[in-house]
Amino acid sequence: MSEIQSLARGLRALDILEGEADGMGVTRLARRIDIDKSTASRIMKTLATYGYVEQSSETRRYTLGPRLVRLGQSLLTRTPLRDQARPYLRELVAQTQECAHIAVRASDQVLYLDQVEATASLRVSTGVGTMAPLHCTALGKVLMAFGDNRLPERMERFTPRTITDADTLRMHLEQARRQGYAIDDEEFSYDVRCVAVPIYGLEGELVGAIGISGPGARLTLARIHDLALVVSRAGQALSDRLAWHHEDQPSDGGVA
Amino acid sequence: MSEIQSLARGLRALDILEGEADGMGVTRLARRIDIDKSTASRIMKTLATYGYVEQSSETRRYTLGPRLVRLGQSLLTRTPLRDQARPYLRELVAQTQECAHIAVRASDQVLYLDQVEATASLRVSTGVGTMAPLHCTALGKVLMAFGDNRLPERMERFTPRTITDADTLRMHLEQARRQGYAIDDEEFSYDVRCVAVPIYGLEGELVGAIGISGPGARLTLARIHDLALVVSRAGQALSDRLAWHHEDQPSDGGVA
DNA sequence: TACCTTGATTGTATAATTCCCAACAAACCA
DNA sequence: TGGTTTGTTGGGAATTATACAATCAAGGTA
Repeated sequence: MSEIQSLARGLRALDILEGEADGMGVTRLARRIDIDKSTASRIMKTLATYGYVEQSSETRRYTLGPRLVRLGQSLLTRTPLRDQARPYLRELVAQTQECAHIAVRASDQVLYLDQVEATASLRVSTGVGTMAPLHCTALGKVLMAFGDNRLPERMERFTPRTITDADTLRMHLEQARRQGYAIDDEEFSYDVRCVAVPIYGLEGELVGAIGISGPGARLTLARIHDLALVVSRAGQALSDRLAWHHEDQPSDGGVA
Repeated sequence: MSEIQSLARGLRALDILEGEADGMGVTRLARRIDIDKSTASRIMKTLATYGYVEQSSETRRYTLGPRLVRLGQSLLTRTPLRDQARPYLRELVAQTQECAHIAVRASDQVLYLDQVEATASLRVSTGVGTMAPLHCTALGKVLMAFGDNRLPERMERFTPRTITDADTLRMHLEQARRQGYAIDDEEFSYDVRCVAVPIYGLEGELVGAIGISGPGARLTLARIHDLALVVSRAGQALSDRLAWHHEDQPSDGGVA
């Protein structure tokens, strides 16, 4: 009653299409959503006229359209945080020779806003715009520990070291708050470690996290704790910069 | 009749929200789409339950949701071209010290699928996932000249050198076909030049374009034509690789 | 070639859904 | 505190989307 049926069906169609790289025909789509072929056909046509899907003129199958790239991209790039953070990411890479990223919290995940890759041939690269779990990444732990402290509902296991217990995670967050930074010790990917620190906004509220990540061989636990200082300085500097530039914009920049 | 009203309205809402970084209230949205407040409210609620928008719990305003980032990203990253091309981009950067990109055609624009940045402090960086016009970029010219040769409807001027005349553009495309590569001589951005060549797929059809770009001071016209050979070799090699690997993948695994 | 299967689109009547109007609730501001 | 703006909910009316069936197009097979 409060949900508009035809709109919801269209959105479901998009969701389904996300998983199908080669596209999907109207008939199969209709079966998946459990509606009639004709209805599906009209839904897809509407989505197509707005650029949200594209129909191949030969196979007649529908795939996600470029408009979605634009929308996603605009969401990523328009946050002022991203532009401000770039020089600090570069600086971090120069200082540590490791990959540096910034991220924000998006619903119950970590959303990577930007990244600067290290030059070493062995490096950890997380695509800009990709998402990762909160509970097993350094950036995610920072976003919880220094934010609203709200834990994710499910904590999936990725490696033997992944924390899947809420209480254990809370202890880790507590420790992160004490020491001012969070680490990920091969909890998401084998042989990958990370350190991250919070980024604060105008009024001292958490707006994101900045960190570095690299292969375990180079980024040993000992070195991680040394580098935490470097990363902290970057986070500080960035937070300061954000606080300075606060008179620029009259409205408050709500970060998604 | 063939367009579903409520779905179309929802999509329009997303389009409008794209331009409003700070989000938008239901009332203003309703005015923009020319519908009732209550209708807008229900539309937005539906969009929100599927993650396409988010409602700030304080300001009650709606902003684009993280689901759109996922969708856009999945569209970008799932194309096998991107993964296959990455080593060749790196190689190009190593050989030329300039930024390298690959792109495909998306409706009437160039869509940058991937990019590897140069190490020089002065460099040209085009964000992955961004779009650019066809008529004034080397990648765009390649996509037209070696593809279906369909010109864009409008040709906006960006610099004094931008080609805005269809006949002139057709001549350029003809020349590109003859020499096997296209260039952009400060036609989109001042002081930026590019060279690009086509990438062919399994059956020899055009699937994308690969190229490099850099500041005019380094990338002189003379050097451009020399580097065209290097870029061509990369395009060749990548096309060969795509042809070889055609039996590999029944389906590609999604990225977390 | 002709036949058959699979899949996409269009027409149309029905009825279910969405829409508008209005009232309500809540926050914001002066 | 009272006035103003904004978001959410109810309910009746009717527009709108839906399902069914027919048509159209394509691809495969004998």
